[in-house]
Amino acid sequence: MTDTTVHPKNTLEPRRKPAQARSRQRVEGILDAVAELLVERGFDVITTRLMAERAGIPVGSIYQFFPNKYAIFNALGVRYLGRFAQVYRDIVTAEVQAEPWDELLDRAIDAFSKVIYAERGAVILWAGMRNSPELRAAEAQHRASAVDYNLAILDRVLPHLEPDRRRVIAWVMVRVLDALLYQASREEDERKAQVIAELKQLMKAYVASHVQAG
Amino acid sequence: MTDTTVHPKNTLEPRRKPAQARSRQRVEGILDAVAELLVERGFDVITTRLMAERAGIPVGSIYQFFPNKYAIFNALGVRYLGRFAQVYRDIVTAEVQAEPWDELLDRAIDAFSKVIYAERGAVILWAGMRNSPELRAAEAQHRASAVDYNLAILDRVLPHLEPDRRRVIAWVMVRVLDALLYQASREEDERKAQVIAELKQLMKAYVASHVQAG
Amino acid sequence: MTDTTVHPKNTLEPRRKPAQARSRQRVEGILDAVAELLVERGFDVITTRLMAERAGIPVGSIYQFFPNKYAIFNALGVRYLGRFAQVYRDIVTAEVQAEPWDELLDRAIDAFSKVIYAERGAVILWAGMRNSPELRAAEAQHRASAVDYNLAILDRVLPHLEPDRRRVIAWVMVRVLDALLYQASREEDERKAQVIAELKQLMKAYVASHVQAG
Amino acid sequence: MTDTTVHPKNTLEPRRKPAQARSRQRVEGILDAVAELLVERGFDVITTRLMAERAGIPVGSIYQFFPNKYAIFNALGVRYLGRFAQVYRDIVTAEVQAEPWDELLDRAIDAFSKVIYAERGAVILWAGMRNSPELRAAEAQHRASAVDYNLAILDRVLPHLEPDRRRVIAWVMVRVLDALLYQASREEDERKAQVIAELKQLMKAYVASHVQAG
DNA sequence: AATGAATGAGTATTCATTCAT
DNA sequence: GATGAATGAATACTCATTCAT
Repeated sequence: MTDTTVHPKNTLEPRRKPAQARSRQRVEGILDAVAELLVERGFDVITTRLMAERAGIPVGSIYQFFPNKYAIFNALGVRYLGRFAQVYRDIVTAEVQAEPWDELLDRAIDAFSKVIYAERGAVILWAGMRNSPELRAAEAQHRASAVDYNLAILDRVLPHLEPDRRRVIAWVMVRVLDALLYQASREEDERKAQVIAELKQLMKAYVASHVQAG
Repeated sequence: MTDTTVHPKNTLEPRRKPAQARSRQRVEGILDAVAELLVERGFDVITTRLMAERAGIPVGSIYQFFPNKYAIFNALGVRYLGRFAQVYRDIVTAEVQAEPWDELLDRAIDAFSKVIYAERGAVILWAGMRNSPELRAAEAQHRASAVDYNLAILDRVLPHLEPDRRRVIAWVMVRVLDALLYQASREEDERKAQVIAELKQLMKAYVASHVQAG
Repeated sequence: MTDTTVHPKNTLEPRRKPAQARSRQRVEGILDAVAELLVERGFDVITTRLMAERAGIPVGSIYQFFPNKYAIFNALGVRYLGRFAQVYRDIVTAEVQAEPWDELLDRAIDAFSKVIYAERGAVILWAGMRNSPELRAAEAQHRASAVDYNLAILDRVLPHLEPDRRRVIAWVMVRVLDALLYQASREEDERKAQVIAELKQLMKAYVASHVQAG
Repeated sequence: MTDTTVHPKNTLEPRRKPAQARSRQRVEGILDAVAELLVERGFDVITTRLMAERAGIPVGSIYQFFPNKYAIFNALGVRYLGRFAQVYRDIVTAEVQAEPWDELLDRAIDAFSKVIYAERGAVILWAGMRNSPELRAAEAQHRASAVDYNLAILDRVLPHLEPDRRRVIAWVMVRVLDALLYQASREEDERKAQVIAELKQLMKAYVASHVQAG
């Protein structure tokens, strides 16, 4: 007899899956707006009113798709995650199974950087989520996903290590990648290239130290 | 004649150097309070009223020493920076000039970690500053200082490299250190130890790759 | 020729009498839903969306039968009023014309209580209406109707009094009944019985004082 | 080490007792404003903005004295309660211990009515509180206080009854008084007088029925 | 006729900073 | 100098009603 239709207010899940093209477009529009604002203004400064204005819709409409402000950020994070998932899939499913691991790593870092530079809001978003009590757990999940993707690569490169050990290494790599690309994504191109080069050297040196140790 | 220069409201600089012991004590009390609150509550949630209450002083008094809320965070960052400076000085000025570079690196990482774990507010503060438009620039400066300290070590370890190159490497190292220790500082001891171990392996592998390349 | 008169938006009257069985069913469904929600959630907290969801119809449909939210509450009040009318009719039209007045009063109170306990939304609704500027007048009308029903009884019991005087007495009785049963309807059975007993004693003492005075 | 100074947000208690004359005046001003608005507009329609405007202060100031909107209503209820307490004290402490009980009752009803008519917001407030989930419990407490005052009278009039029984009777009397005076307080003077007269007759008949029964 | 997404004014509450005492 | 009450713009979120489909 109690009402189960009411959507819980505290969840980060979307209120309803937008089925119609028009709705899907609106949701994407909101996420696009937030992505822009993250780069232009920064995480802390984004208000629901700002989101709506930038997306060109009334505030009320936001709440038809999302139960609260945090769910919007979460949804954007999930969208970013999808982009990265695609990249990882492309890298791993490549038929080049025989490829040397260091070249694989180079390719992965290049592909990854490309996404980070294309989606400049991503690192800003995740940094903001890490700072927000309401979103900290969600950020951890997103990061865990990234670690999983990374593991798919490490499994091939460091097959001789314990799975647990590999997971720690994957975790370290994800953090390092994210940290170095965070600021790099805001710098000029020359500096960016420098950072990427160092990143590759660092990653390869690190992985190599585990390859040899095995 | 008293100082009648109007203090700019937007600066992050303290309003005046507290000369008297009582004042200095008050300023330190404020920073202590903020440090506690960062760990207990998080950056976003700290209000000036909360700071004052925790410090046991009236809100108004805060504004005798600081022109605005951001200047307080900045001052705490500077204080943290001083702690790290001391650590670096201890490491570098040690008479152990002949020490092998990998042992030096281990020592540095251990010492650095100790400070991070002792001053648990530091990484939280800098992460928060990075997210705040008003404090982003200040955080960059603090980071630049950390890079400078790090350079003092690298100068000895990688003397054959161009200064600019060394600076990039130092920058990378600082970012990596901070990123890995940020979350680690919130984990249990076993995990902490794991991360420190990986951090050392990563750092040494990375620096070694530059030593050999030289 | 179809009815093209514009329906006033501010009225509490239904938009149209539902002629078809399906429509009548829908209207009843809405009122049932509101009755449930009054008990479960309370007057203040009921929204049109909630009504529609509970009734299993789209919000828009509500506005085919009612011009606004208040008209729905009003309609439910009218429906409750019908229930009470029936009870009064049963009591008064009973062939037991010779019944002593105090027994008649006992019967009336028992019957009345039964309805109040069966339709637990009624007192909640009227209390809510009294608090709402838009519905205050409607509540007064409903109450006036209740007074009219009551008068039918008093006419027989206190025939010697002026009609105006009887009306005041009936008004007093209705208020007292409602007031005592409002909270009682939310209490446990033992307490309910106590209140009913006191109610009867009070009512009979009051009416008796008028009988003797006459 | 946790902060105990922070005032809980959900309590109905005032945030701080206004010690200085100026503050006390402000708090009284807020309560006066709400009392006026209750009569002019009704309970449901009062917003914090409206309160502040009527009191001639900024919204923020309200929150220096009260943790939330409900605490304001509660405080006003307590203030009203104080007025009634005074009246009861005057009645009971009168040296006229030998006064016949029916005259005592008349005096009590007269005095009580006077307060209700002077403080026309009181019954409106309590009716509103009864409808509000957040204030229902507080209203019950206020009512319990009123019952206690009433008991002091009944103890003298019906000493032969069980205390529990007396409490039920007192409860009934309070409800009846409140119910009859609620609407009466909004009517013209002639009608008011009529209601008071009936109220006295009803009360005396009711109490008498208990006196004789004993 | 039937639908339910769209609207945007309106709600309670917070908080950095000031300034009269 | 020291205090802490005063300020009011700004925040996330709701909801009765409409109207394009």
